[in-house]
Amino acid sequence: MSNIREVARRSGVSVATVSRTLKDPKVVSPQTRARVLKAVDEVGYRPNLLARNFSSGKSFAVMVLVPNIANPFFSRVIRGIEKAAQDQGYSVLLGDTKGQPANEQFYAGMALTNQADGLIQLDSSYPFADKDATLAASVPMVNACERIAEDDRYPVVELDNRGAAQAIAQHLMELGHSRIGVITGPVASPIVRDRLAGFRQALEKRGLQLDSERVTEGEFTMPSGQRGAEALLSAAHAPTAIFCMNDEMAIGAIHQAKKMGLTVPGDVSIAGFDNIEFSQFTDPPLTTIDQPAEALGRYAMETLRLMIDAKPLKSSRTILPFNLVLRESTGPLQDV
Amino acid sequence: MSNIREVARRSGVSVATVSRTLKDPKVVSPQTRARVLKAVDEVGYRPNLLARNFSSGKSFAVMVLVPNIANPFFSRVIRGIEKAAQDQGYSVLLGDTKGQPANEQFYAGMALTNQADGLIQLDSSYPFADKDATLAASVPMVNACERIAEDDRYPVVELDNRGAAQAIAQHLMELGHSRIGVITGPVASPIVRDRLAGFRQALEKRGLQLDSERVTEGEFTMPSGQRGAEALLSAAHAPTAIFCMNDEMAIGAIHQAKKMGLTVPGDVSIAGFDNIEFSQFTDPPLTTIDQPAEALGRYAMETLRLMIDAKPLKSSRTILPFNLVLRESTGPLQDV
DNA sequence: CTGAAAGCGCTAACAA
DNA sequence: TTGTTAGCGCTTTCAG
Repeated sequence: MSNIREVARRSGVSVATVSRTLKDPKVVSPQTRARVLKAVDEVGYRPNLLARNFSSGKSFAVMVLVPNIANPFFSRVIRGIEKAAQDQGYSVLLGDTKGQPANEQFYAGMALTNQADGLIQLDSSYPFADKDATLAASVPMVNACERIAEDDRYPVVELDNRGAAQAIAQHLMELGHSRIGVITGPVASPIVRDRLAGFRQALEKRGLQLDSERVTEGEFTMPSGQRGAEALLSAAHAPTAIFCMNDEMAIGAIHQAKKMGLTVPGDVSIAGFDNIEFSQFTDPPLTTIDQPAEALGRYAMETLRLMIDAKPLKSSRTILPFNLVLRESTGPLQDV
Repeated sequence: MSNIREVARRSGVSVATVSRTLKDPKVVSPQTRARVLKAVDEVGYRPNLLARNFSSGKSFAVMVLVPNIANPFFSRVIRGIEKAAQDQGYSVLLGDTKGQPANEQFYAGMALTNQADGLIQLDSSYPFADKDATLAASVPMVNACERIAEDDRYPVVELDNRGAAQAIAQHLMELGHSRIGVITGPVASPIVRDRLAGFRQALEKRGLQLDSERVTEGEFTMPSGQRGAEALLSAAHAPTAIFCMNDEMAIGAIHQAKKMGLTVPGDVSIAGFDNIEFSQFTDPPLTTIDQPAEALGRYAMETLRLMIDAKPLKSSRTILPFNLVLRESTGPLQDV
């Protein structure tokens, strides 16, 4: 592995000049530049970025904490993060936490040892260990898709979750439904509460109540959606429509409804959230909320970059718009 | 940010002793150790791993090149990589290449600037730019799930693809099918050729031919599976069973079959490959090949680690077993 | 426009 | 067991 000294020797200049040629070519004379570049070429020199980063005191890497990398929605967010990171000369370290504090603390801790310049947290928990809280205070972090519960120190990039849930509720009511069930995500999550609040509000605006017996908690997974649907649909006065707070749970719910001999949307309408690619291929295709996942990731990275560079943020909260996607999993209330 | 010097000063020892206390506590006396640890605690010292890595000449990071992070199969492989990496004190850099050479070259190039100590390539292409080939020769790399076409310089961790395709073929033949179609992945991929060869071999062993008109190329995506099925099923003498080389294409194929008014598996049996979680929730649930995805990732990381440490490999090829998962998307040939 | 030299924080060889 | 010191490869300040 060749180093800057070798290039310097070979081109008869100092290491400083080689460094300058590579970082800021226009400050060296054309002749020198040519000589240096020739030498670079001859020895196949690549700067050791480990040294450069060390020297600059930055890693030029960001750590992304993702609760579940197998969720295709997060994949899209990560894509957006990566694209923006690449544009800005940053690399992306992946931390699949499975929602477990131990993993979060491990990966978040990497920012305390200069392995990452900042964090993007896609979950709703404060990722640092309590004992690290003091040190962590100076670590740039942004929350994307989620919000850290009861902690407004960090900027947030999120969807208009409340509005999206309202849109779903309105859509279902317009179809004539009034007995509506909800399969939520973990209720500890602020966005779950946002969605629930928006949904409830929309119902109440039309004089309907969201019966608490028709609200069941899921885990954003297909099996939990299946279990939730089973609970809701086997009750007396079962709902004629179910709003699932992500597509995976909706897929589980459709599966369960069919298993119970019900038709979708004939007997029960089912709506999801996220618009993952699979939602187009379910039977029936899923009515859902499209989230601008890549944009969420991109804004998160751009915001984080500003924080890393200690530049002022335009706003500590970026709210992106949703889009209601109507497909065939929701339909008019059937006469009984 | 405190540094090792500050801790040294505070505890009245040299920086070397602080360093030793942290890396190899048993070589310092208990009293000294206690003093040092106390100081570490007081100033909230965390070693700057950027400096440590630089000093050691290694980044302790590996770059994972993944063609499509939205594919849940790869998510599981990445999980396995990450787990193993964490165990070994490595971090994981993510490079979502979308199968594009420019992206591969960009991310692979990070190993040439010491940002990664090695590469795990999940696609079938040689990821470096031609001009980097010489330098790249010394970069540790392992191929997982795929093989780099016509390049046996790198160790491989893969499935018994040939055997798996044979198992699918046998299963379909046992159900009475003889007009069998295949939706492949990109034919440039060696594993696609393996699967095709295995499949063909199994048919021929029973005196059946794999009609080339019943083989169509997909891209491992749901839309391409849908297109493939449309082509196969609208032909005269349409196949009564279709083997799709991944689950996503199978999901697209089921979608298309239903769209054409066909029942699955009544009119056409459809089998997938990978056993992604969604394959349990399709209607009907998918017969498929279970790949030990996490294990593939883990072995890849462990192999890469050996290469990074310049230790001998037990074998340049690790082949993991598959498991045929029978569900309801395949069924007996119906009388016509 | 270019060079000399200090220094980033840590490790490790060598001495004591 | 501990301290001194020389780097690791690069950037950057300060002179020239």
